[in-house]
Amino acid sequence: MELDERKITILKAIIKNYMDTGEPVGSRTISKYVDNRWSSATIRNEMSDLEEMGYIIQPHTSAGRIPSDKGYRFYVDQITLEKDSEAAEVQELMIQRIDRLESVLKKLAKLLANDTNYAAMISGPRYRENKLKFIQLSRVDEDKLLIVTVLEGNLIKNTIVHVNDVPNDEELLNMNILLNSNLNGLTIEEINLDVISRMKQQAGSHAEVVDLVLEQVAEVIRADSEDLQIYTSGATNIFKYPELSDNQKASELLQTLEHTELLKDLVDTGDSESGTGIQVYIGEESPVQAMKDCSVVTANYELGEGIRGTIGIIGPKRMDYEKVLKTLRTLMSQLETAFKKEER
Amino acid sequence: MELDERKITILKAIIKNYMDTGEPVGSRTISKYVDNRWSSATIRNEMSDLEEMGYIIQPHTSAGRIPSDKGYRFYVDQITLEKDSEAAEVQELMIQRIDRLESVLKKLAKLLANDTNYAAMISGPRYRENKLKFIQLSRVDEDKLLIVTVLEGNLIKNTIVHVNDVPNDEELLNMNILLNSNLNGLTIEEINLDVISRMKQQAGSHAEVVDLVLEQVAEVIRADSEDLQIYTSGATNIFKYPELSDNQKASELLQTLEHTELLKDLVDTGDSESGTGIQVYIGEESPVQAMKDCSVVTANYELGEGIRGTIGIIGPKRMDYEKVLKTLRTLMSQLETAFKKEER
DNA sequence: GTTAGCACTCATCTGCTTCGAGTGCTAATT
DNA sequence: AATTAGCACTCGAAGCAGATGAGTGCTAAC
Repeated sequence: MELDERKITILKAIIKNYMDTGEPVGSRTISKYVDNRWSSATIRNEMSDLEEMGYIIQPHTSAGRIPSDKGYRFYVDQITLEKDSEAAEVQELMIQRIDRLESVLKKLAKLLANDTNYAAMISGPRYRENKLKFIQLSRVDEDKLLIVTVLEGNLIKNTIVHVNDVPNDEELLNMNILLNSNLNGLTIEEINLDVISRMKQQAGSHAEVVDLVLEQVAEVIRADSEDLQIYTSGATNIFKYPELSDNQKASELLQTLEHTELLKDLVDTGDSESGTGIQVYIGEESPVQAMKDCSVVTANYELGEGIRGTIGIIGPKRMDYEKVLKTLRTLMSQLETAFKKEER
Repeated sequence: MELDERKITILKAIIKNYMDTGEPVGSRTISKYVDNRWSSATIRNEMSDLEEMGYIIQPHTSAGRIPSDKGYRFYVDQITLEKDSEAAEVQELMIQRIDRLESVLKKLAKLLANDTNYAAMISGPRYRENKLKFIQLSRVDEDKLLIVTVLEGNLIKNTIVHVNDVPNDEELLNMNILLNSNLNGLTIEEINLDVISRMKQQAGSHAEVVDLVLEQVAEVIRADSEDLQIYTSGATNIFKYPELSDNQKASELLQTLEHTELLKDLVDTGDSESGTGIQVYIGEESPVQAMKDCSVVTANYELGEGIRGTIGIIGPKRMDYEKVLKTLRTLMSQLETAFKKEER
């Protein structure tokens, strides 16, 4: 059988209606929806066909039809063709000082969730390679050193360590120079025993401090590349959709959203070649089991210097794909331009 | 009427039983629970009295009794008298390097939630006064400066700013000295126009940079004292308690836990004289409206240098107060000793 | 090819009944 | 006088029967 013009119209009408109401939609409703262009009987015949073809489903005999995963898939594929974008309040947010990317991401997630009425998730930036850019030691107390580590992409980490043998100001200056000249531009893998022993030699009396510092720096870089930060927001929006908010499902879904490690399958791990594309997972297509009754739309952002991450929207299958896709597309482009501007 | 020995025994029995089952408890159950020391009829009479006195409630005629807020309150007041403590896995967590207090707090919240099966919240540390301890400027790119600001209590903030007129290394060194000698130990209120103009004068050619830096520092301190960080964990634990997990209540409660700004009434704002005490809010006693069907136990921690915050447990009214109180007490003491050790 | 009409299906709603846990009261017992 | 046994009573929960109605599939007429 072929998906002719009329079948498409009807299919779209079913999906749109179901999106609004969340209730199975019947033939008469559709008939009215298309201004009685066809009678309910005709619609019924077509619906029968559409069901046979797998685009729609009857939850039970004598109920209306709801779109199947395949039906949604068709719908999404359709609207993915059209493109357009418009400015949003995001712009304003981005203008705010980007001091800590983290807090911006949290705010973005909140904004997204608010805007769409679905749940939003954002993964913190991942780096392809963690290169050291800059290290700075300072004394903050009589017996404590502050280590500031700046990684490629201006990711800053601080550590405070306690040392017994405190260098004086001049020694500190020398150590800073030593550290930076030896380590700049190296990845963690490149800091091997060779480099370390060479540095220790040059450090002279304060070899112990150098050791401590290196250990901390290694720790910082490792910690950063290990724990993937994922922020979620608007999780409770799912209560707005009855088909998701029965106790069993809501509990499962919220639990998944709370334990962000379960979401890692959704985010761009940096291995794939997916680029800045947008993915739509409908129902069972989702890599996360708990979301088999939802749809998930994810977009990967990339901000230069190999910094990349993922933004995602989690909602009911009947989510407003058109709006979500548009929002994500806009967001992506604004995020990228705003960041470029900041980078200058 | 007087709360005699027997009434107390029965009241405790009712509360204990209700804690286990979550179901209203009847007279026969209690009779069996006390090894038939009294018959169900006697219990019924006593229960009737207890109800009249307001300690227990009948959800509907011919149902068993459940404790009222007043009943719980009595129970909590009782066990608050007994004290003891024991080591826990917390110790192990604390041994981990406390590099960023933030991440430790998050982990603690998770641990607490896991351990108790209730929802946990932890407020990030607040400072009575935000005093500047240390400022450091470094060049990280051709046209970008990194400002590291260390506040009293070793709270570290980073900012990266773009400058047109980049100082060279020597100038930077001088500026660092200038900044630190002028600003150390000052609170934000104390950095007035007088101080600023004096510094600008001394800065000479790079007055513009000094201005920029000061602006950023002010921003950092302001931001820190404004947005109170609150972390929650185990919010979905509430699904384990049927009396909280009907759609209406669960939604409301989870929403409150998600929008942490709604929790600020629960945390120690630093104004009160409450010290490190433990508060128990039962039902309507809670300052947060959405938690009128829960109980909330909060404890304030204080880590020296005026750093303080709050840890809280949110669960059903029938929560295991004994365990929760013990856990919180242990945690408090460990947090404080561990931090002191770290401070050295 | 389209549509009107009709018999049929089935989830949902409503009211009714049954069941049983639990109570309060009274009278008997200790 | 305090305790207990016994019994009538209450009321929510669970189960069932019928009514309702939205929606279908099929057939016959247009």
